[in-house]
Amino acid sequence: MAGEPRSKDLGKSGQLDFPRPLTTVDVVIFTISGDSLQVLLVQRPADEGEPFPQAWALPGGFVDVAKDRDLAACAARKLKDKTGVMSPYLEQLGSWGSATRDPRGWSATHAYFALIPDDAGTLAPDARWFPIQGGRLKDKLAFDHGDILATAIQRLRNKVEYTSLPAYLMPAEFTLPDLQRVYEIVLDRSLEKSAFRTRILSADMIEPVAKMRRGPNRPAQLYRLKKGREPVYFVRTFNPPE
Amino acid sequence: MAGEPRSKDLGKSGQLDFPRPLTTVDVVIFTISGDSLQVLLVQRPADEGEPFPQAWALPGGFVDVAKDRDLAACAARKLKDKTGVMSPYLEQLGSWGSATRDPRGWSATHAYFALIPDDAGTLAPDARWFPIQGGRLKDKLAFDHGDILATAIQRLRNKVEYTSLPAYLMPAEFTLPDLQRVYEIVLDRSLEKSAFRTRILSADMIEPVAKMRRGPNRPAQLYRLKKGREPVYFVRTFNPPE
DNA sequence: CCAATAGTGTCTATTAGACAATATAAG
DNA sequence: CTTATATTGTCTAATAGACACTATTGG
Repeated sequence: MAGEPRSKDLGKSGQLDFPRPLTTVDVVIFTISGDSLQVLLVQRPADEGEPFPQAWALPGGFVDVAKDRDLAACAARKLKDKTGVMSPYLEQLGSWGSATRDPRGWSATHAYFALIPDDAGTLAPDARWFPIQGGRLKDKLAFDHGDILATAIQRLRNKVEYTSLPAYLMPAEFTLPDLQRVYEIVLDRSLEKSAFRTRILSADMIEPVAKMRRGPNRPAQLYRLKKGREPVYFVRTFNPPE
Repeated sequence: MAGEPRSKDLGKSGQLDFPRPLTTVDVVIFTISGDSLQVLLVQRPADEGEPFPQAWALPGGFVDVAKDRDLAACAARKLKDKTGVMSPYLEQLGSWGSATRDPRGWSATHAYFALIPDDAGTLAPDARWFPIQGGRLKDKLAFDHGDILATAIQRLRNKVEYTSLPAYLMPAEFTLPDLQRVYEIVLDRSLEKSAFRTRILSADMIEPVAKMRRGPNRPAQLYRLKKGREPVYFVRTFNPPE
């Protein structure tokens, strides 16, 4: 904030006449669908003059100083545009800025990551879900979005070891075995049933609803997220596979 | 990255003629001195037209698109300018951007946090160490730097519960009781000696040097950080005080 | 009754925490 | 020997993991 390019003549207006980097926001949007973690991507326009034409990229774009109150609002707007989802779990992931990441000039992006349930919202026509397989995406992405996505996957996996984040990937009502399956998909390894149940139930993050999920076997208790619950941090990780 | 303000006429040069936010980098620099955690602050200039004249602020400033290859390099440069330290522990903290945080216009800052040993480097003349007392700074800071600092303190404390981060606050050689004192200063509570030693020694992050620290009592083994060691993540937190 | 999945209980191994015991220096 | 701090050991409590057992549905 100091103002390096400070010249001798400071008008009332300050000394702000130096080149500014481009400022963008990108959002890594995850959901669980089928048996895998999925990320939402959009296709870059084919127009001449556009960088990475027709490549797939994270949803995002320039900060609009007229429309966006702040960075989080900008991210929420972009998420709503692409998915229709209003209030997802949305967390800042980090920022990436350099002279070379965008051919149009020095640019910095503020990356967010969001978790939404499978069925939530309605997808924009230019957006598509891509499965994360073996902890990575097969396809190459525009800009440095591959790096950003890799960081997001790592952050998600990391946090899933010791937080209740996967709860935000669940539909409104779900069973404990459902939740365990989501943990297992994200971590890509199986967890022990009784330890899992003990941990989740003692975390005071979910509450039973007066319904059961019925099937061709013993019915399972349905739960929902407790309202206004921040993510819970466990004091231990799930024991990593050495 | 999509490019919302996309107009109909795309020249070869693209369509980049819309207002850009200001882009800055700020660095929260911590050290341990005496018996407390300290943060480095600089005083804002008194010149007319400058926001928050003479207020204390985090070291930082505008990204210089000619000088700075990327954000981390920019942060490292600012850190070196103020402290002389070349290769500290430097981690991205997050970004803060809004229409109102800087009176000069829409601005976004990329915040980093750095840990340096007490004696390292030489302070710039306009910089001063301020103690963190009771987990907070007494003084008000310029811009939203109070918020940024609070976030940095929280992140540091959080990570100290389950990582080896405090090792980066230590001088080249230190004893286990020294290291424990630093953990205790940051966490602001005492830790149990033998559990602490067991955890640190089994983390394989430090190695003994062939020297002892002598005093009016039993000498203590001196250790140093293992070279090129990433921070270590423990699988449990130190047991929080219930 | 059988198949299938939900949910509980029992045992063991690990480890943090409490705290006592021992070690090694200076004076 | 005394004081002070470093370092180690012993015991206990908590809990994750392994795994077996019981419960409850549909067919």
